[in-house]
Amino acid sequence: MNNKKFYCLDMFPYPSGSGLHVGHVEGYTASDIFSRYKRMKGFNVIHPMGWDSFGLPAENYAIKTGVHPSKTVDTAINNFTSQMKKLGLEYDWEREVKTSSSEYYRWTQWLFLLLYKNGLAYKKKAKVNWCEKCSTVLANEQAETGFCERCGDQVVQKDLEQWFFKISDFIEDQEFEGKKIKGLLSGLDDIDWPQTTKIAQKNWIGKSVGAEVIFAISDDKDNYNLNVFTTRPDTLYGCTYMAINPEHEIVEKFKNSIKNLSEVSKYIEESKKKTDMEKIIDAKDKTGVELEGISAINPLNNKRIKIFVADYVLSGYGSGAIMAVPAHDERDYAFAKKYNLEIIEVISGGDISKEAYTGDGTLINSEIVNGLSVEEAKKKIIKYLEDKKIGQASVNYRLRDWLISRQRYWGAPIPIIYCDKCGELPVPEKDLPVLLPEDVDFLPTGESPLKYSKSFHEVNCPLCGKKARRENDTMDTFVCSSWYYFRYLDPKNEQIFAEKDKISQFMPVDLYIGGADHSVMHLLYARFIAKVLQRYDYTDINEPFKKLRHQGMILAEDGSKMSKSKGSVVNPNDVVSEYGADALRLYEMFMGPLEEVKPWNTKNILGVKRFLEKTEILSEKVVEDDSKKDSQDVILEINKTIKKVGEDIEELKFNTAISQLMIMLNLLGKKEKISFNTWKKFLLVLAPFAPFTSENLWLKLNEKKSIFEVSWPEYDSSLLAEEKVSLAVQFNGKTRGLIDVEPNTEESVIISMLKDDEKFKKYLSGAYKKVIYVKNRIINFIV
RNA sequence: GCCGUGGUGGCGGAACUGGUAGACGCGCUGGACUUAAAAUCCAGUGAUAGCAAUAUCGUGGGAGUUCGAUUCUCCCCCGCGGCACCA
Repeated sequence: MNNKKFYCLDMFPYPSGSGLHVGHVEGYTASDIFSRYKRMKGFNVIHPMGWDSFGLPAENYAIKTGVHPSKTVDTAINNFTSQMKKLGLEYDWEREVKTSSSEYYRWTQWLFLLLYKNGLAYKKKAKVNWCEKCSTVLANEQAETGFCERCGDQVVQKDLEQWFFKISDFIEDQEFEGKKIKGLLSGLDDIDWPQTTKIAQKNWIGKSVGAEVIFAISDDKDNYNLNVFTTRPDTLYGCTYMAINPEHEIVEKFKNSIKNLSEVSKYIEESKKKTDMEKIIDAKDKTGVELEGISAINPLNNKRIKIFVADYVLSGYGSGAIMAVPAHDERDYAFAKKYNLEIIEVISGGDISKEAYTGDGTLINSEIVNGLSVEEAKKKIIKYLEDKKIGQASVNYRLRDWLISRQRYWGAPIPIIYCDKCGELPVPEKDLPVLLPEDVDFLPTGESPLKYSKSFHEVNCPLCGKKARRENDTMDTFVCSSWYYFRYLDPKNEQIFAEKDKISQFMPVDLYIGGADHSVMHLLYARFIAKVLQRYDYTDINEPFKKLRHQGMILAEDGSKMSKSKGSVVNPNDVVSEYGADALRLYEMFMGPLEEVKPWNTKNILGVKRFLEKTEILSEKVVEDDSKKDSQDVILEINKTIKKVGEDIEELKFNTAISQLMIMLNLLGKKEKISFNTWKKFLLVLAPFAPFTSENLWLKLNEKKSIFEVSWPEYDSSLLAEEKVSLAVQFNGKTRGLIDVEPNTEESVIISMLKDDEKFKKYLSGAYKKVIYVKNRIINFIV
């Protein structure tokens, strides 16, 4: 029976105060049509909805107005729910989840502990945006300008202890207790996702293959080995200086030998003040300061090279230091030109007097690899480094571990306790959930409000029983949304986040619909968490979302983004009250392909509105007596419609499905009477799109069951196969007319038909060189 | 800059694995109904020429492959989205 299940999932919304917008409606209508259709096809469909209700907006609103986030969120949820019901969105409401409820976040905390106990959650210092005046951490978007959003003071980068999830452990495939677990990279091959989204994930992970090379750093007294990562070990002979990022430890290590320490320190101080934004702005102009008094040694030729501190070298990537090869790297080239450093060409093929050459070529000026290709040289140099123990093959990733700490109130508390005696301890599972206190002060004091809630903060140590304190950071809301699709399957369970049986009954998600804005973060984190749960045997699921589709953004009428300030936001409520829910559903589906970006056009709603009205009018023509047979064209068209609409739904091509429904209705409109039988079929295929209209008209037929309890109609494929085809008649590739023939007619038959045809006779009077005949499509005479 | 994605009538968009370009809808034009208007119904609607049959051109621009290209290949232009010094 398992093969008949269907898990249809929507990305659950953040319940914002402004209610559903037309973009939500688009995605949700699509999944609603799909799941209604699958149900009619006999699938055991699960189609849940819930609320991603933790997060900054509710907290900021609380700071502004004093209304508690749980109130704001509940009001919004009520509003969302009633809007969804009005739109005829049919959800399994008994499965509803809310991430900010303690029954839910209890398991978010449990998940944290699972990672913690297995060494996948850890604490380390990390840079945060810090405002000294407010003494608080700021989110990136609050620090975008480099100045604090609240007080206008300058934002600095500060190191704070932060919690991380070790997502890096799951990039590649792994074997764990005999179980093979596919990683975040190779797992992408197994899933039916938009290519763009897969590529976005791949790029985000950013795998680079290369080598680590050990450079000796020396001040003539001490030696220190420093690893650098490079993707171009083949260019090692062209390395003419080394650059380290401003936070690199060797500055501290060699501070007594650095002759220009004050100049260096000044540079480091200034670069610390820079926010990410400023660094991007400054990116074109590369700056740096030489560390006078120390140098590095190229391990291949023992050449001494200068060392620079330069903020174009990132601290978080590789070892925070690079071997610079100006001849073959654009950034190093710019830096070398600016500071007049040596540029040695080691790969021929470019013109290094003008620019860095990053292409392929033959190695020159490179002793042991001269004459080799780039590929060969890479291999040989790595081999050489490994033999001499001065380096090795190595892989680096752009993806860092996931920073999940938030110095915020409205999130799931991190279940950790600090005891002066026993140290850092996980909250015992039996003590979960760690409840978020209600009695907090929202006035902006600067730090996490939890810190000032005594009832929350003070706790007894689970080991020694003495007074201890709780962690007062909360978790990133992406943690909450990384596992909700499991909870839907067993939403009330108090023993476990979801029973394994129930998970295997419905997972993986068969169709996941949501915005492309989640292409990277949410989808990557959710895949990671699914793999963690697989590793520790809570599920057998490696990839949670088998098929993913995005709904494209809906733009304002003028083609720009809908914006509140421009007043161009369309409120679905207004559309529903003016045109009805079915019209809105149909219109949004008829606009164009689901995944495409498309402009809103209120006038166009009239088209689908007329279609619905016409449907109601035509219902008057229905005759119960089937002895009055439908004409052949109606029988053919209704069969075509059942086929086409079904196939189009499967491919999420709702726009063309609706167009076929319109063609069908237009044909019925031309007839005196419509048979009961045909009309029922028509209503059935219309039902997923326009549930209200079709159900009404269905019940008018004195049917006792709801239309949604009836099976999707069958079509007669033999009938469709017999339909005459219109063949295009071409001469030298130019279409001169059409001819109706039986399907699969022989070439010779067609030619003799054409010779008798008044219209085509004249073209065939002379000789022709060749005939190209494609059955049921074209016949082309080459003269 | 890199990666991705798209460019088809006045507009939203259709077109199966290369085979009738413009389905369906909006809008527009003419007609019917009406004292009139709205609504509704009927007819027409890519451009140019023609009374018409029909002909020529036409899917961002340019080349190519093919009997045949919106579809495949190469080059270029423009829009949109993501990433942004990742060594």
